[in-house]
Parts: sequence; structure tokens; C-alpha cells
Amino acid sequence: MAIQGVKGMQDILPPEGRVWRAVEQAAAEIFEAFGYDEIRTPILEHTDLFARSIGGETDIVSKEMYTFEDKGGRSVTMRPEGTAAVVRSFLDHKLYGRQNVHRLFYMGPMFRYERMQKGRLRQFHQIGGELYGLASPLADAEIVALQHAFFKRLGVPGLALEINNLGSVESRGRYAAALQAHLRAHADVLCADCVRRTDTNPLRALDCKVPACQPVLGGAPSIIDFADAESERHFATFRERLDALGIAHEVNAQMVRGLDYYTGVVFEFTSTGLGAKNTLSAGGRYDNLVTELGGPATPAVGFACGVERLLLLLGEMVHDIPPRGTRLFLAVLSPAAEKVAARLSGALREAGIRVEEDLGRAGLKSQMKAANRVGADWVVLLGEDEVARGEAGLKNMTTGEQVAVGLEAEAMLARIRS
RNA sequence: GUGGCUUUAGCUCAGGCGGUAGAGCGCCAGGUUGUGGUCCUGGAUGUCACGGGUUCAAGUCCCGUAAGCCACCCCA
Repeated sequence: MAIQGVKGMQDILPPEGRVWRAVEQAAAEIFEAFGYDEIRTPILEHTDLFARSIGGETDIVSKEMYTFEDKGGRSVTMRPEGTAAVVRSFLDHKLYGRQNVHRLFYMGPMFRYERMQKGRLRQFHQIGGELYGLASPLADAEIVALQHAFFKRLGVPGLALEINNLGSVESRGRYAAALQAHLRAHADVLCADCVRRTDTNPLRALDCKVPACQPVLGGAPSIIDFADAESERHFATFRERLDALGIAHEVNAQMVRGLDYYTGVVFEFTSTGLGAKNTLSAGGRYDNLVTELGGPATPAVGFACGVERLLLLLGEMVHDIPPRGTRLFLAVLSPAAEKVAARLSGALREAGIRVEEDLGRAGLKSQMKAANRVGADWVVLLGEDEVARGEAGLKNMTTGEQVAVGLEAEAMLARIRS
């Protein structure tokens, strides 16, 4: 049995790599248009970082992390998400001392030990953005607008945006207590999962899809009613801004996020056609995270987008992004032509042409087939006769026309570009 | 973590009640001794996921393992 890849770790094979590059490049361009700069942090962090930021009771921390001891006896963890590491780096390097507002983006692999399913890998990739130093609801709207622009650029079908207001830490706490009481009062009709969640994480029960639970959940207090006046004003301004930006959205009072650090505005972009798990990207405000990790009071808002899910959606649409530029195939048929071929391939590549060859120097017919297979626009034929005459055959693979040209790259480029 | 399904050629898949494997596509060659993409003809390739068991005989039945998929759970 040949060695297989590790479960849940996926290879990206050609030509898929081109699609990834196109998506990552589109993301980088959108981020730059919004004034964001890239930050790259290591895969490994101290385990404490995630335990303290994401929340020790969450599934991610309690059972999904790749945690191990390194040779120095430190407990380290392969990052399960991006935000904690970015905040850590922000504090580690005292970036807050440079300026008040920071716009950062990152992209890269994340690791969670999960039961596999399509669009749910153990090594998966996220593209995320973080905005530090602005408490304004306009900042929340900017983060949402950025994602919206990104998805629009890629042509994501069936896009929808849901938002909610979790309120302040205090109001969220009061709400959790009220909800817990409500759930306890109806524990007899709730499903087993909801009974368990009543104690561990009552807000999660709101997401339950079991029919029997719906009446109880429908009658539960709404988190929006618990938000304090300031948080309510913030949310209202946020919505007005979305309207002004022309971004359609819907309030979903049942939506809660899985990571503990969120406060206030949370949002989730979904797409139909992703199956059971339809979340494309999600995020929200986390004004307390920086201080919880030992930094100065710094309001923050951010998001993360699942790249594999995005690619799943884009599917066939972008499955065959052709390589950029003109493709030329150099067919060499005679040892006498090797010197000319070496010089030509170099000169043509410098001019920005994609030059491919069959270095096995098979027969003309198979070299032509190879040229066709790679999608060559042009073929340069270097045979005994041509080289003896001081010329080469230049064939247009679309029209089938072939002409004789000089052995200089300039002569071929002139023809190709005409 | 729970329940269920799947795994046969490079790819997509067919193989009624057990008798050691097929198709299409792709690949290679020839038709065209120096011209591709169309067409025609021919060819190669499988430890039937892996390990055990039942049997005279297992791709086919049983058990285990692994990987993948679906619904939960959870999350991006």
C-alpha cells in the first residue's frame, strides 16, 4: 500500500492551483482597494492563546485542536483560526504604538480535528480581514462591504447576508441567563442536545433545527431586546450604512457565533448550494479580545472566509482558468537546431511568451499533438531543412496557417503580435 | 463524537443466485516515412482500497482497518 495523505489534508492539484491563485489575487486586490495590508503569522502558537481567546468551553478548543508538546516541553497548537494569532502578533510587536487604526488581512491554512465532510477539511484555508482601533459602526459596515465586494468580484451565486446584535458583554450575559431560565422551564420537551446546551452554551440552542424544539425557541426571549441603548444605536447606524452601500441584509436574532470573543455586531454571508453547511464567511465585532490578551483597550472587528467552500461554489465556473499570455510550442526536429532552440526559448520567454517544448524530442506528429494538448497558440518548427535555410516554420494553431520566418525572436514576435 | 452509504484501469462507471474482470473517455501506435485539433484501425494498463475469514473456487458472502461521501454535531 502506497503512503496516503493524512486524513482531512487535501492536495491541490493542477490545474486547480491556478484557481486558488486567482481567488487569492482577487482577495488581495480587494483588500488593497480598501487600504488593508497583509500580515503573515506562524502556524504554531502557544496553546494558551487559543484557549484564552476562542473560549475553553467551545468545541474548537475542547476537542478539535491539533495540540502537542514540542521538544522543549511547550504546549503548542496549530492555529484553528486566524484572529487570535493576528491579535497576538499585534500585541507582540506593539503595533498599537505606531498608529491608532490598523487594517490587516491574512490568508492561509487553519487546522481543526473534525469529522470530514465536503467543504469541511482538517486543514482548510481562510482569507480574513481585521480592522483595529475603530469603535464606529461604519467600521463594521466597511468589513461587510469588503466581503461583499470580494464575493461580487468572484460572481458568487445565491449570496445572502444575515446580521445580528449580540450586545455588550453585560447585556449578553443577562440575555444568556434569561435564555437559560427559559430553556430550563421547558427542558421536558427539548431535544437532548438542547438540554445539554442549556448548561454549556445556551445561545447555541437557538440554532437547533429539531422540530420539537422550535416552539420553545420561538417563545424564547430575543437577544435584541436585551441590548443596551448604545449598542442598539450602533446596530441601527450599522444597518443604515449597509443600506447606503446598497448591501441587502436580514436580521436573524437566532444567529450566534461559535467563538466566545464576539460582542455586538455579528454577521454571516451564506450561499444556497453549499449543502448542510452554507456559511461562506462570518465575523463580527470583538472589542474585548485585545484587552483580554493583555493589550490596551482596542475596538476591533473582523471576518474570515472559507476558501474551500468558496471554490466549491465557484465550481465549474472557474475550473479552467487558462494560463495567462501567449502560449508557444517549440518543436525541435533536428540536433542541428538545438543551439537555435536554446537561444530562441530564452529570448521568447524574456519577451513574456509562455514557451513549452517536448524535451524528449519525439517525432513531429507527437510534438504537434503535445502542442495541441497544452493549448499552444503558435508552434515554431525547427527542422533540418529550415535551419539549413536559416529560417523556421511559424504555425498559427488556430487558423492552421504556417509561414517561414527568420531565426530571430524579433521576427517571430512581430508576426505573433500583428 | 453519533447514524448511514461508498471504494473495480489515469478519470467516470458496469460487473443478476460466488466460477480469478469490462465500457466510455484519456493515453500510445498506425492510416498521413516532417504537421495538431475531426475521422478510422489497432494496442497497453488493474496486487478489483488494505488485512483476515468462509469456500474446491471470492470483485461478488462475513469480520476488521483505512480513505471518501451524506445527515447530525460543530464551524469558515
